[in-house]
This record gives sequence, C-alpha cells and structure tokens, in this order.
Amino acid sequence: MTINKSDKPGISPYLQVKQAILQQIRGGELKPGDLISGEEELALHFKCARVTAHRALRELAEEGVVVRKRKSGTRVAAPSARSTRFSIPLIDVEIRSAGHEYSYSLVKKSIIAPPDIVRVKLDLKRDTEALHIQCVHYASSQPYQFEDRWINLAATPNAAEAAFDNEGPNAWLLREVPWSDAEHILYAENAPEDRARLLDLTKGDAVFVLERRTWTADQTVTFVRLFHPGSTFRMRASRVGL
Amino acid sequence: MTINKSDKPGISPYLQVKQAILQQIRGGELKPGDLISGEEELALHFKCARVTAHRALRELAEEGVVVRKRKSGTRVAAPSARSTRFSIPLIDVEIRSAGHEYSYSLVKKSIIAPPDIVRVKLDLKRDTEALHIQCVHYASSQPYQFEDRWINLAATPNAAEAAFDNEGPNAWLLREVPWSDAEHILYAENAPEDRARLLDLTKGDAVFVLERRTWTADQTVTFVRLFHPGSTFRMRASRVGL
DNA sequence: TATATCAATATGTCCATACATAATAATTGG
DNA sequence: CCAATTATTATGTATGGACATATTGATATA
Repeated sequence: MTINKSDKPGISPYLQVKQAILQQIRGGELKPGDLISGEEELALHFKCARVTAHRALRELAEEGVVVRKRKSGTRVAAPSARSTRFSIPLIDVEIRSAGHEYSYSLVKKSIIAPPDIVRVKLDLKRDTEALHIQCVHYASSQPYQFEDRWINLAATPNAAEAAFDNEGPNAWLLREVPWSDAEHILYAENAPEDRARLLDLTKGDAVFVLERRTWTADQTVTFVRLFHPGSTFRMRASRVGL
Repeated sequence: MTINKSDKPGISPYLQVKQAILQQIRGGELKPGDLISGEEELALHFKCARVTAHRALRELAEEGVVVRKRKSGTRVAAPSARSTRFSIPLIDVEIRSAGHEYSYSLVKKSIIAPPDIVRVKLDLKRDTEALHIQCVHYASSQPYQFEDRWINLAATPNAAEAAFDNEGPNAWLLREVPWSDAEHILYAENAPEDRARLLDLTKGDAVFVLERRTWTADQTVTFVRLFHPGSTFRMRASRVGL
C-alpha cells in the first residue's frame, strides 16, 4: 500500500512546514515575539509526524528566525538576532575565479620574538620566537592582498623549514595543519607608508583589513592580518531564507 | 526496562559521533578529501541508529566541515569552503551593550528620484521617487555610524509619513516590514569631506562601510550604506567547531 | 509568607523501519 | 566500441512510538 504523502509532490514535508512558517513571518501575520503553534499542533495541521514539524522548527531556530524554549514554546525571533554567513575563500581560488591570473611574492621571512600585541594573540611566553612571514598576492600583476603572518613554531615546528617561495603560507598551513577553528576581525585603516608601497597605493589610502587567529584543539597556530586596497576590495554575503 | 544508551551519560549520541569525527579531522587522521565511513558503518561502530549517524554528518555538512554526495559518500571538505557567521546587531543594542549611551540625530529626509546607482539597487523604474534618509548614531556623544538609506515607497508606502525624529529608520522598518532577506557588502573607503564632518573625522580618514540591500518575497524594500570610523570600529566573528 | 516539592508541558533526542532519490557501476543492445 | 538501460549503493527523508530534560506553575510544607 502506498501512501500519498503530499499535495505538492516532490517537496519534502519538513520543507513545506518551514516554508509555510517563513511565509507567515514574511507576510507579517507572525510578528517578532509571537508564539508559534507547538510541534504537536503543527504536525496535526500539516498531517505529518511530530519529528517532521520538529525538524522544520529546529532549522528555523538554527537560522535565527525563531527562538525556542522548553515548556514556553517557539517564538518569532527579534530581528536583532540576525546574522549572515560570509564565505572566506582561498586567496588564489578567489583571484582565479574572478578571471585574473594569480601570482605571489615573498617579502620577508624571519624567526624573531613577536611584539607584545602579537605575542598575546598567539598566547606565547615572553621572548619566545615565532615565524614571521610577509608576502603579497597579485591579481593580474595588481597587488590584491598583503599578508602579514605570525606562526607559532611550537604548534607547527616544521614550518621553520618551509621555503614559502612559490606557495603562500596559507596554502602550506592548510596542508600541514589540517583543520582548525578561527576568530575573525574586520576593520578599515589608513595605509602607512610601507604598507601603501607594497599594495601600490598612496600613504593614507583606505585599506580593508581581515584579521584572523587560528587554533587547533589546544594551541594557537597562527595570527594573520590580510590587507586589501579599499578602492577595489569587496566582501560579499547574501542570505536568502530557504 | 531502561536501556543504558551511552558510556558517557548526558552527551547525546549524535554529538558523540560528531565530536569523534571532528576530532579525527582536527587531529589530522582525516585529511581534506578523505572518505569518511558511511552512515551504516558509523551506526554500527557507535552502536546507534543510522539516523543518528546521519544527523551528525548532516550537521557537519551544514557547517562546511564535510561534503556529502549520494552514492559517492562523505568526504572531509576542502578548507576553502570554510565560512564564518557574523552577527549584525541593531545599532542601539550594539552601542548600549558596549556600555555606551545611545543617541540619534536625523540629518536629512526627502522624497526624490535616486541616482542611477541606487535606482538599480532598489530595482526602480526611471524617475520613480524614493524616500532618502540620512542620520547619525552616537555612542556617548561620539559619532559611531553614519546611515545613508533609501526606502522603496512602493514596498512601504506609510514610510513617507513616518517622522524618524526620535527613532532610526532601521528600528522603524523592522517593526513595519517584519522580516526580510538581505545581501551584504563590506568595504573600506576614504571619507569625503561631508561624510568626514558628520563622523567627526578628517577628510581622507579610513571608513568601514557596510552596504545592505533588503527585500521581502518580491520587492526590494531598502538599500542602506552604514559608515563607521575606521579607527575604532571592529566587526567580529568567532567560529568554533561544535 | 517564603520555600521546597511535584505535576504538567513543550521541546529534545532516540530508535527501527520504510521508502525516495541521485549518482555510479554493470549490463545489454546496436 | 559506444550508447542506452538497469542494478546497486549511499545519502535523504518520513513515521510512530518512546524516553529525556528543562521550565513553568501549582501545591504542600516549614
């Protein structure tokens, strides 16, 4: 015996529930703070199992559209809780996919004790040395990104022997330090003299900075600042519910 | 009859599976591109149902840690696919939660035909008028954000009557246009004369710009550019697996 | 009255089983 | 030998039933 499960064939029941709720929210029938029907009730209404309604609500909660609380129920989220995903691609992939030719140039490589600001970020003891790398990434001969990176040698000892002649440290790290968590900070600054020269800019020109700290389970692996010419660089994200 | 389900009591089986796989990836036992055991096999190994293993893998896929494909199986994702969630709070909430006093000042409000660049973003026909609003948000009397916003009057006709004297247009829109999807673009620029003055900066100072286009199901509702002094503004996100 | 206890309830998770779907591998026909 | 068809396989989803857990609200106790 085959059961005809949906009026709209091909669309998963849990997606139907999700869409219906989203539509009610978008349409203004459900406003922030409003209580949504419980799972049981939704299941009854949409003629599906409770787990199915549960999944719809759970995903909406993950996306920040609703807020759930035991015993209290599910409510439409306050819009302040909205968030957006920005994908941060590999620099060479990014440049090539934009139709440009990628090239790379090492500026500096040394093993020294980092300044305090960096030392704290890497969670190192005083006078501990770290690998310092500076390099520039080009898109069709135009400077696209200046990379200023510090690597914790305690976390990746073999980094000291890597040449970084033809390969950026990011690509190298991704190969050698397979996976890690990260913290990102974005801001804008006026380029100082030296940085301006490396990016083919004039001193004072706006620069978009992406700061990233990366660590594995226990150790901080690397701290990097990525500088982009403000006149051309754009960071995009589009979030479209469902 | 009670079934003892887990060795580590209190930790959900699906989380155990997820953690175990994440640990293998973090530890380097599983490298990008590597094939992960199928759901069936995982279920057997962890003594759980297939759905449970499925959920663990599905969530890892949503987070961009693994890539799944029917028939082929599940593989560790190439790190280039990583992405980060940035939360974009309401301006007044953001300022107050930082311990500052929030205040707001309307600079300009008019109904005119927007310049072509804006017109295209709002998806308007030639010579169609829109509501143009400029205002400044302050944190303890210091300019924190200059807001330059265009509102599509076809989408929200009653916006024309709103005063925006004591309330920012963002708060108003969130109340009146309950929920919407958005596209975000981030970049850095050098402040032109007028913008610098409004933000209490000097001409040429670096400014961090957040551009947002918002729409409901069918119509573009609003296009806004939010300008922040580069010297103080920071946008943060930390992604920590699990 | 203040506090501790307990019942009610909505969400959170799990399981076994079943069927659906996409993509690859094997097979067959020209 | 190539193209069209079919089988196989791993993921994707649904269901009903069950137990777990957090939180609220009512009840009983000091």
